[in-house]
Amino acid sequence: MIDDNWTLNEDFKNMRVSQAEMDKSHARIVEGATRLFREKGLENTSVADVMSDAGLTHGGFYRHFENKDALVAAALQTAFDDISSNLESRTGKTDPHAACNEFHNQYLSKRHLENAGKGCPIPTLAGDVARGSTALRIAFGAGVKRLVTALARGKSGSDEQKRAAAARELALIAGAMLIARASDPETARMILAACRDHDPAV
Amino acid sequence: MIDDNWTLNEDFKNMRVSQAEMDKSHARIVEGATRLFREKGLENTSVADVMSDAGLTHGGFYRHFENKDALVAAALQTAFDDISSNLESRTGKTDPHAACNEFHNQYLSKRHLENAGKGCPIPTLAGDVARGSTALRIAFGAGVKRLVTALARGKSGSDEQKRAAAARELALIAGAMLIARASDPETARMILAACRDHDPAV
DNA sequence: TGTACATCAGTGAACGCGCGTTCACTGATGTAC
DNA sequence: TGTACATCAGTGAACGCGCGTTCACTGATGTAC
Repeated sequence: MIDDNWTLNEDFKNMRVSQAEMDKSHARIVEGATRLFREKGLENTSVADVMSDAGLTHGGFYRHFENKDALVAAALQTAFDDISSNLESRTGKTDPHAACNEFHNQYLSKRHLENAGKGCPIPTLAGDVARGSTALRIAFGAGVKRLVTALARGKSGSDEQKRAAAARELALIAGAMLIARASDPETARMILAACRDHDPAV
Repeated sequence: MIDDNWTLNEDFKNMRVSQAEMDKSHARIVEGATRLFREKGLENTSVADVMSDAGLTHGGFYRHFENKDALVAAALQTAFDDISSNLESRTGKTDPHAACNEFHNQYLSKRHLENAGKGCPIPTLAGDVARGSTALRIAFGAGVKRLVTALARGKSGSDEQKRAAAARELALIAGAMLIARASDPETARMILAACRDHDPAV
């Protein structure tokens, strides 16, 4: 009667865990950080918060990352990977223009407004990243470029025109969500409604 | 040989200052906070930082504000007042459409990019405000509405269309500056250039 | 395959530090007479 | 206008707290034979 689920760290305390177990811990740490950083911000999320969320204690953190900044970089990468691959798989399946419009409207939805922890890292983390390390801004810029490239598939014109239109669309939707989350509910609805269902020329 | 400038608190230590002097201190505290909060963020700016910037020591802060959150609210109000009255005086003088275009391009300038402390509070403070108190979000929403109203003067169509177009323009420029500040210089330039010199339909 | 042992993932106490806030104190200000 | 005194703006030490990070320790893991 061996239960394979015991590996989901039950009540063992001070023992070395297997490599596979450590990999799972690592994944839980990054996943939790990716959500918590977006929900509460970089400064308001402590290493202890992240480790506790992963079912571990704070001391073990430094077996996984050199310091908090390295975790931030990993979380930022993961958040951009998630949203980019989502968008890329959409534009790969159906008409890119329609796929981007759908993405645009879902981005500006009440669901996204209320679930910052699962959403785009731009409105939630850009402010903190702007005041962070150069390495963080390089990673952020790379994520932005990947999103612009994916969004450009739904635009028309020359490649340069497509990228410029995509950059404008990203600025518009990220700015709208940023403002909506920082405002009272009525103002939030007004901003989101004005930016939804609107792509001509953007 | 009485020097009136001695009132600019020289080296007096533990003495009560006049009402006029206290009003000046209050103004210096709010002005400094308005700049420091935008430069370093709400969490990274301490009460001691603000008081030191105003040429005072941290202990005296509580003669001016009940707590740090009250200072944040005052600073937010001041920052929105500054940018709104600037925009309003522009649209009041010349052709509102041209004034808004000029505002649009100055907003997306290198100068604004590099001077977050003197710039629009949306890219710098919205992320922190989104995680802050309800009172802060109400003040933020009011500031946003005032900016939208001012920007709407440069749009055409029905009042509702004008406000919607203004809301889109604000989301676009605030989002562009937010992304630019969080990115590497090359990506920053790309985003700002794509959003500059572009208003048709927005 | 079995044994002996070095490795190291995770624990929890401890560290130095900066934060928001409080407080006793000082002495010029502002007011009541 | 002059005097006596209560008020209070500003100072700087002190508080409790949470932070990022370090460290001695435990005992299963993984490896060398």
